[in-house]
Amino acid sequence: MLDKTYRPREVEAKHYASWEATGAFAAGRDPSRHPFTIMMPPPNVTGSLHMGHALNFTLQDILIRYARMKGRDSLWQPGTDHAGIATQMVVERKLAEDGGPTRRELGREAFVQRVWEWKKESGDTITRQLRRLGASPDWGRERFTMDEGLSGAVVKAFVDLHKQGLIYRDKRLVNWDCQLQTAVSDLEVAQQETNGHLWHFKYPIEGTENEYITIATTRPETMLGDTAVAVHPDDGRYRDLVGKRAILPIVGRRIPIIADEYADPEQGSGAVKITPAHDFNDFEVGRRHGLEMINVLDASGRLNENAPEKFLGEDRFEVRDRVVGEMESLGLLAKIEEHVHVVPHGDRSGSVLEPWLTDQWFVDAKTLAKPAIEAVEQGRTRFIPENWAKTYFEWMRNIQPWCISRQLWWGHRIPAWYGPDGEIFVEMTEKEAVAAAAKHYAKPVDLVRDEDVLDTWFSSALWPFSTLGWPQETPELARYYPTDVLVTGFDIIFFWVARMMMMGLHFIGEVPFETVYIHALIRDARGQKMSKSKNNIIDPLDLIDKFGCDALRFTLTALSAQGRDIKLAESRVEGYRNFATKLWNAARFCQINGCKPVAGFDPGSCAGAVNKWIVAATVTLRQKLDGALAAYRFNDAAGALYQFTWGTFCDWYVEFSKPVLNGPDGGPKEETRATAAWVLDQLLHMLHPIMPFITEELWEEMGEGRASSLIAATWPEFDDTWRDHGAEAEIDWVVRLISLIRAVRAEMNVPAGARTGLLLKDATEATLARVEDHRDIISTLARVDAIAPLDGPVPEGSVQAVLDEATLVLPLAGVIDIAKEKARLEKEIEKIEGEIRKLEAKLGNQDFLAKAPQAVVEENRERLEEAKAALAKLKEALGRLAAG
RNA sequence: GGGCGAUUAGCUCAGUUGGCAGAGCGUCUCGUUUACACCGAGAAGGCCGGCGGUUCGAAUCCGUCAUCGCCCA
Repeated sequence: MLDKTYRPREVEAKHYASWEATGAFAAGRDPSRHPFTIMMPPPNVTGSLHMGHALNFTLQDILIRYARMKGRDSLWQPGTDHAGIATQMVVERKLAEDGGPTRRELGREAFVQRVWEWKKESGDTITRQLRRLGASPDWGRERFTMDEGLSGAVVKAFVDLHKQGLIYRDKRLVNWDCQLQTAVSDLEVAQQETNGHLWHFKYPIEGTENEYITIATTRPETMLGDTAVAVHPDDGRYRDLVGKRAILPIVGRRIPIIADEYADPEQGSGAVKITPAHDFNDFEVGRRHGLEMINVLDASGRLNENAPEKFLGEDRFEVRDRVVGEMESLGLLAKIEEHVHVVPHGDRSGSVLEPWLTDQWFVDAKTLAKPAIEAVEQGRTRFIPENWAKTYFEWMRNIQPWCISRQLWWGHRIPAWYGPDGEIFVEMTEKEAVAAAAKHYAKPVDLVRDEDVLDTWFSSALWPFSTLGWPQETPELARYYPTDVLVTGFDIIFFWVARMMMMGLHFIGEVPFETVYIHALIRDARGQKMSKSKNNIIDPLDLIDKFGCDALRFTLTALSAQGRDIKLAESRVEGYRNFATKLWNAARFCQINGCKPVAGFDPGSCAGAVNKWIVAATVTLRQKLDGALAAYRFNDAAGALYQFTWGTFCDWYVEFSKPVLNGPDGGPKEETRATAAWVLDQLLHMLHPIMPFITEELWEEMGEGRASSLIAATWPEFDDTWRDHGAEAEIDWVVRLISLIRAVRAEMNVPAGARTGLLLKDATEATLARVEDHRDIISTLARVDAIAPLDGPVPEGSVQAVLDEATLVLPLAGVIDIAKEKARLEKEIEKIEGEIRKLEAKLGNQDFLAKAPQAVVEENRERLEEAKAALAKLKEALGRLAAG
């Protein structure tokens, strides 16, 4: 016998272990089945489960469990990502906390060794947590971006792209993180609006006594690297100065005053200092005018030997103050304004980034993007919701060279070697590089390997095929690529989706996935982003502990439609925990009443209208569910299941079945038992992808000695002929009858326990037959007895209500307040008169009759007829009341 | 500045080709009838952000304004 409440804690671990042990998640067991593949977005190997993961993996798990039950050879490819910067930072911080040596003191090899140890120690936290979420990927195929195979793929991809000219080394300005001392890509830059200052400096004009040109800057320290002053060519104020030189204060360098459209006459003084080595715009100006590039900062953001000696080794922000002070004492500080501007910050370190001139490796993203754009334009990959394609296009069409080298130690080391003269040899192995160099120099030489590693996203971009064994031509690659769907959040469309598209098309020649399903991001109940600093993080594991995994999964599924944000309140999870309990108790009811699955039960052969009705509703549910899941409308799927389980099965079918189940043994009782068990069984199948644990447990409990688990069961196949429309209409009418009586009774304050008679006036034979057929359930659920047709006058003090052609009469003399009943009827009449006015206006409109579809016109006519009939009956009822 | 999006019940949000405005939570009333109080029955609550347009008909399509988000410069 089932307990009164479901206890998730005990059930979850048990079933998960059993699924995993029996290989229920494994793909490739039956080659005759059509494959279905999802690539798991690999979580950070040292990370832990957060709400975003919970949503992301729940949706994937629903799809994969559904596909599995539908008979597809389903591969959900799991794995983790080495997350270069993030992981290196974690380990460095840990070393510092433990009072250990710094990364540099430790040296590269020893440090990387430490990272591996840390990965070993904490790397399965996230995968353990995924198991708690009920995720069912093929764990046997788990990969890691730094494992041997995937590292080989990275090297191969790099070497190939380099030989094809799509990866190149270049000296350019890059976003430099002075704290981490590495370059980062454009995407890793967070622009932050900051309250700063605009300093106006006067630069003396060469060869004059008291003439100056005034420039404004937000970064005074960079003036030490100025190599020009620019003004707009059309700016009359400065026309005479163009071609002259200014003397750069403090430094004493003579720098040209140039005309360039980059200078905005509206901004500041209209003249702008040009520092090509420290500003992206100035870099372009510098190129146009052939200006010198003077880099005054070192890798840590301190002033280098290109700056005046007195600043050497000082931090950029200290120098800022000193430069301003010095300008002031020189009398060259014109003014200081408050100024709001955007300052680039590293999204990992949070420190202010410097545009910095270095040699880095770049991917020619523009070339690779072309086929990736076309693939989406042609619909070979589609985004759902499709609007996200616009975001994808927007970025891809304006794509910039992708800086892929990182001055880190944790990651894939770049397979490039340098000869004594700086000649570059990019090869798969050191041996091949040495050979290539020997050939090039016509003698053996010593090579030095590039120190840098690759951007983590470079290896993630290969994930859809590197995990399947590429560059080997494996059977897995042939079978599972292209994958069916990628499920991810919109925040990594650029970082990851776009890059997988580029790499997949380039190396395999086919799109990596046919569909990209983009889900929302989760925020707290007030719409705030969850973050440690705000202390508003909801830990999915806490919710699982509190409400059960299935409740959390159902919540996330039901909320998944919400545009870009999901505001998650704990009360929602609680509500779906209640739903799980409801399902549990419905099963308990079945169990108590001996509803056990009957072998060979034919749902199409039910005799009872109530049973036919619930069978039809079950068939309808499956149709809705299949439609919703095919369209990735997860909320619709959850909504249909919720509505059926609670609103149809529990609220009505279970109640309807009570008189039969409590009645005498015999055919109807057996049929109801078998039907109830069958419906529950189907429901467990259909709920399983969203709520795997409770359904597996109930499946086990309800059918004694079943051979296999629900996870391995087949998705229900129903026959549409099982839907008996007559029975559906009949029971729907009974539902309306009972609801109407209940509403009227409540409104008239009839005591809940009181039983009344029910008389039917003007009822057709069919209606009377229905009432007769369902006398038991009507009597029980509407708390009426002595149901009978009414031929004579309506008894005094009755409550009356209209249902289709019939008037329901509840004789309640003495119990009810006549005046109140009169008011109630008048209100009803008013409501229906309003409706009639609206319908008459519509049907009186010639344009409507002429232009609206015939079906719509007909529908409105019928509605008007019904309303008029109901109005007449209500008026009669009111008349009788007034007369009495 | 460019792009995307939101505005519907007290709150959080659905509403798929334009055709009777919905759900959950909350609120109120009633109720322990042996599946379930993590429950049952019922109710109240909406000029679908404003204005204009298209249309027989607009929450839905178009324009515009307002407010609020997110992304990219």
